[in-house]
Amino acid sequence: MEKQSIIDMLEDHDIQPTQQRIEIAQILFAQDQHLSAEQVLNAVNQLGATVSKATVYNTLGLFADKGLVRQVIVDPSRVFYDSNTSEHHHLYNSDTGMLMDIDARQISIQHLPELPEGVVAEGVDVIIRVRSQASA
Amino acid sequence: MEKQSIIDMLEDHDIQPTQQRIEIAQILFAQDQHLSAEQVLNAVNQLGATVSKATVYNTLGLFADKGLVRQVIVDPSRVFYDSNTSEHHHLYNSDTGMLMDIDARQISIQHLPELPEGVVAEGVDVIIRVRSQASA
DNA sequence: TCTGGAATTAGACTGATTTTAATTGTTACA
DNA sequence: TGTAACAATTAAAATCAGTCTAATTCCAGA
Repeated sequence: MEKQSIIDMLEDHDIQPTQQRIEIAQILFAQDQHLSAEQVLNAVNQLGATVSKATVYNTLGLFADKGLVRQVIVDPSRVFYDSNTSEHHHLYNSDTGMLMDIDARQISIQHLPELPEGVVAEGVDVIIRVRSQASA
Repeated sequence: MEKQSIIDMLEDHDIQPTQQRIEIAQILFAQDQHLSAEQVLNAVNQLGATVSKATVYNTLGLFADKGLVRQVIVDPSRVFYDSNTSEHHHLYNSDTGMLMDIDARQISIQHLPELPEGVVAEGVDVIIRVRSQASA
């Protein structure tokens, strides 16, 4: 992805395009993928660049707040950040850790219940949990 | 719940009914609820009983493996154990931490996609994420 | 050029969960 | 019934993702 379009994307989302944020965005948006904070940290620092752990966490949190990425909570041990923000759901293999997108059109949810008072919907996550055949 | 029926329930699920497991089960199955490991630890030790932290974690893991409780992964910071094993989904308020059951009949999922090769379905989780109105 | 706020940083810290290594129960069979 | 073998429990240490702190660096705008 072009550096300039990354900068535009950040600005469009009210995010100051700093050096570190640009580098992190370049990793994330190279393709649709699911990365943990640690994976982003490693990937960023692979290229000689140096971005601190704190900044990676801050940035991923900021990107999530601003709607650039989506947190995926499927594994108790770490959060994934999903650079595909189109509507979709997930399939998660807890044996291998493999996380796959499922197009939203493949699953239709018929009727959602009424929400409790004083509460606003944020979104609906659907997670199909699978295991590798061999395992218990 | 009767102590004897707890023991029966454990044995039905191939779990040796030890003193500690019985106490933990009595807490969990007093009602349909969502408890974190720490909440179980506190509740168990409230009654003068003493069950170690390691045993609480071991036991909750074992109960989950054997299908007595269900892990609910909605919050990156801790796992909840759900003593309601009937088919249902969840509504989670990330501001308050409140977790509510939603009867499975209230949500209908039309067609699930085909699974990848060599993989077995474990279940489908639907999580409706909400926030308290005031908050961002 | 100067200044205040925003961003970044290293490193300490937290808190949930896991591991370790030792002890205590339990079971089954001689 | 005694006891060997194994399962369960334990306290304490270790781990590890994520957060916080306090200091430094970076800018944007005047």
